[in-house]
Amino acid sequence: MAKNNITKQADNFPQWYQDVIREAELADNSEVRGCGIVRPYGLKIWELIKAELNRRLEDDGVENVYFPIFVPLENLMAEKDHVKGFAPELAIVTHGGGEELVNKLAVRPTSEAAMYKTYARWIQSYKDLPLRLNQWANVVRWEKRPRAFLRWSEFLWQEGHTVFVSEDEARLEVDKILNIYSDIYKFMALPAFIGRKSESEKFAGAVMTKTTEIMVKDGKAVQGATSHYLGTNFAKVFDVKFLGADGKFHLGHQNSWGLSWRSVGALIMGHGDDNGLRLPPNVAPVQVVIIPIYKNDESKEAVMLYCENIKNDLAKSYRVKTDEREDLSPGFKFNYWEVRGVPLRLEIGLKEVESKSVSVFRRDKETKELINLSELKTSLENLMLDIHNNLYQQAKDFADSHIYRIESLDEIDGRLGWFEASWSEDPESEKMLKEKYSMVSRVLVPENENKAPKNKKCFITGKQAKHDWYFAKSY
RNA sequence: CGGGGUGUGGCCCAGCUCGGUUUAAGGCGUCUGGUUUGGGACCAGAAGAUCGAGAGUUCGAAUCUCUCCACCCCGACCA
Repeated sequence: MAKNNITKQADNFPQWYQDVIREAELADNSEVRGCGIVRPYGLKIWELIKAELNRRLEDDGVENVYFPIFVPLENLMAEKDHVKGFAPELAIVTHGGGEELVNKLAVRPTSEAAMYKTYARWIQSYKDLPLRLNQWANVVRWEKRPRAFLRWSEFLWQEGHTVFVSEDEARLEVDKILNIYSDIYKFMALPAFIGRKSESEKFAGAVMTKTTEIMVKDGKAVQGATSHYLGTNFAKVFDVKFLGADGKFHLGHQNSWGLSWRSVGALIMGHGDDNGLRLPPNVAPVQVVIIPIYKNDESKEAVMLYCENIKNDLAKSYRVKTDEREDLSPGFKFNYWEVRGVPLRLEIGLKEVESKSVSVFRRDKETKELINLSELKTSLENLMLDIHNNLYQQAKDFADSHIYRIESLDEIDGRLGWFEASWSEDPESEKMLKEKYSMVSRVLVPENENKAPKNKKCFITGKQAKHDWYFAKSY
């Protein structure tokens, strides 16, 4: 059995999370409070997620763009709700070039206020619409309570900012993007609960927010990505208007939507176990690791040659690495790559060379089988698929079996998971829920949006309930 | 911003209550040499620390006092 320096999930989940990040070399603490250093292995995971999402967005006709990291403070102050939401967590630049700035700059916490004044210049006619741009950027939010990947003060994300002629078009895009996000989580073998956010949980300045919520292994919720309909709120403030076919000026209907490297946090907490990371093949920096095992120089030569041939062959289809480090025992290497969540490990010694086979270990189930060299390629193909599906199914079964239906507040207890309840959607009641139970509404899924609540009475207020919502503690 | 905790070689940490056999201990890691290698190998040797910072008390401070700083955890704020 593997020994490691990782706290058991059941003993202390936050400690487990930090241990995995350290042991798998995903990230390191920075000397800057609340910021993290993402190490190559961790960054590669993000880059794989990023590549897939970027491909999906470009396929959908979105173009990439880049705006400056600084936003004139006065721009940021323009939209009333937006300011209220972000003012407390701004980093502000007061000096530049050795002199005090007359017009202070904010480091962008998000780029609505950075981009839309420019959008106003670019958009003249309805023929300029829709405008659909995306930027991959870093943003800064001076969070009170940082957490690795999930809430560092600086984080990488993509933010899409789009403008449409009509509300209908804009709202259609909200769902389209939401589905892309949901697919990205499926790509990571994580099932997402998609749907609408409550009034108090929606984005500062938005008319409506839709979200992808992930349940992770301690039963909390991670907001995986959000897609907002901004209405004409920002258009009014930044003068994003266009001349319509009717010869009159109209305000643009805008959306913004984002997915950050917080998704890496969801991935760690959604799949990881007591032995460390478990990565689905799609986002594994190393999909197959080859461990050569030899006893002396002659066996070494034969084994290494055999490994080399297999590696070259597999490298056409997979991210493969041979662990050629000398003086490290096979056992050490096994554990090393297990902690890092590599989906498949090939163990190759004289035994395999002589029988023209390979021992294949899969990380998700921790099982090993001997596979003939002639069948290796098809076996790996199937295994990769099976690992992905198994991880997805495990996460799905976990989520589905940890949602508890409740009818009143008294039923809220320390159970690990989410609660489903019929709710009046009254903001005051949500505030109370948060204060007393540190729990908030997470999402109204489409199945529940289009039907009557199971209970007519709100589980908090006893008044008329509107829909069945999910409630949970969240990161 | 409230509550709690922790700062000692690259990492984990003992020592602090009760100041002096401590030349600051141990484990991991690193380096050198050798033997090893199918589930975190072993032996021998070596390097590596202004004990978070400053001030004070004292013959003497990692240890006591004061001030400051940093980080972590639990909340409130949020992606």
